[in-house]
Amino acid sequence: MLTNAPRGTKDILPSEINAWRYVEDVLRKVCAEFGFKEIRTPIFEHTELFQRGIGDTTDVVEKEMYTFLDRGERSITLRPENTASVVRAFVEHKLYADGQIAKLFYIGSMFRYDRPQAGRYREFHQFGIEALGSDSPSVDAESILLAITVLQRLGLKDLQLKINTVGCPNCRPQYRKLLQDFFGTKSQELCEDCQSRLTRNPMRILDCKNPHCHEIAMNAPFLTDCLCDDCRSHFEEVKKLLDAVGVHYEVDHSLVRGLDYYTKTAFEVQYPPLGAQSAVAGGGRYDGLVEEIGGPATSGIGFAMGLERVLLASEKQNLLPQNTEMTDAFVVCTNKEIFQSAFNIVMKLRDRGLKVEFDYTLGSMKSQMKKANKVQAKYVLIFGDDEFARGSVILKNMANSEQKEITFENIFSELQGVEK
RNA sequence: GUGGCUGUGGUGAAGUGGUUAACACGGCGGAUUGUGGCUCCGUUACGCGUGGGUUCGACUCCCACCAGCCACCCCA
Repeated sequence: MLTNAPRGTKDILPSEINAWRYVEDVLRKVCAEFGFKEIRTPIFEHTELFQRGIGDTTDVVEKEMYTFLDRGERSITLRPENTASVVRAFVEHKLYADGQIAKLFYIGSMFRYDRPQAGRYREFHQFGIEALGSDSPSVDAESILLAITVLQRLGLKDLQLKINTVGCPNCRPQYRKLLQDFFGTKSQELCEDCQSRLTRNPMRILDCKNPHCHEIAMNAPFLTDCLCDDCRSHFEEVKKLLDAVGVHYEVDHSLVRGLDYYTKTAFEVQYPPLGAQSAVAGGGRYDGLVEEIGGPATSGIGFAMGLERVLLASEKQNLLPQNTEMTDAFVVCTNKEIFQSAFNIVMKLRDRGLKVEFDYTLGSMKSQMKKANKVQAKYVLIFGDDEFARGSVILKNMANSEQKEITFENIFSELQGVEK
């Protein structure tokens, strides 16, 4: 118990950290290119923020949140996603005040009480963006392309981009009604979940995985047939822009996002080899959310990307960098007295930016050399009795085994530039 | 939350109801004098996820729990 991380959590070990940093670097680079700025919001928020923001009939809010009372009797929830928080911060700090669109991105831990599986954790990491303050379809296209660019930049292949529109408060109610009428006549054929969805959220029936429900849903009316002019032209414009840059996508009418705040554009990027956890990124427009949370009516769009899944996919495709950290110099000493002088030189070399290590146990020279080899030292500085007496050390190049005796003063000039 | 599979040292793993739990990698030590990478030798699990139970005796059988994985579900 004490020696096990809680279920669904995971340590990221030094041997894995390079992969994470590599991915994060790509994200930050692409965000900079697209003009998105980083924002960091609290790990926990008032529970109500998520209930209002995400929707309290959603699965996430109903059964997946880490909610608890703090010592001041406030109901607190570990963020299950970051959009609500970013919107909250946007409103709280009046980031709309400059009249410009706010383009924000985040990277961080999210928490959902799910049953763990590969690619699905209770604490997981998301990268995401939110663009607040514009209802232009070009922002939709840009957001989608940002996700695609990141994944392409990582070198991922075989990704599928699916897009859809889920309507807006003007047209969705009619569609909802239409769906309820359609499924209502066949309600006893639907699975249990869908029967309850019928009244609560009939659009979710469209992406039910139950084969029979799926079959029935095939003949359901399309939202695209009920869209208001605004939603229709918006969607057309988004598609045109994606076409303009030659991105492949598939319009998937069954693509319905699981969070209530979505309007108009919805999209998802999948990497099928990940199995049940193939959704690598997903998002959409949420034009009503800012107002819902108490801010001025403001359009918004964003997406989130699951970093564990991106890492998993990258690993499958062998795209992750190897750990190639080398030690610039390893200091070997023949005895404790000499080590005191050597230690001083170790510190001076480090001050000059070199990666320097030595053997804490001061074992035999052979074992010290082995350690030097293990940390992939480029050079070894051997402080031997005889040389030390002469005020010099041996500098050995580990790559070609060449070695020479140099004076203490020359150590710094000899090792100049090896860290590069 | 539901169903299924799995759980042996740092790692990958073999193993049988009954003396000292293979093997490989890794680690540590060594192979004449102060020097690594190759080779060779030695050494390295008081314990077989945890806790109970069955048994003369269990790592091997049973139960519970915990954890991982797969599917469902959900979503990133």
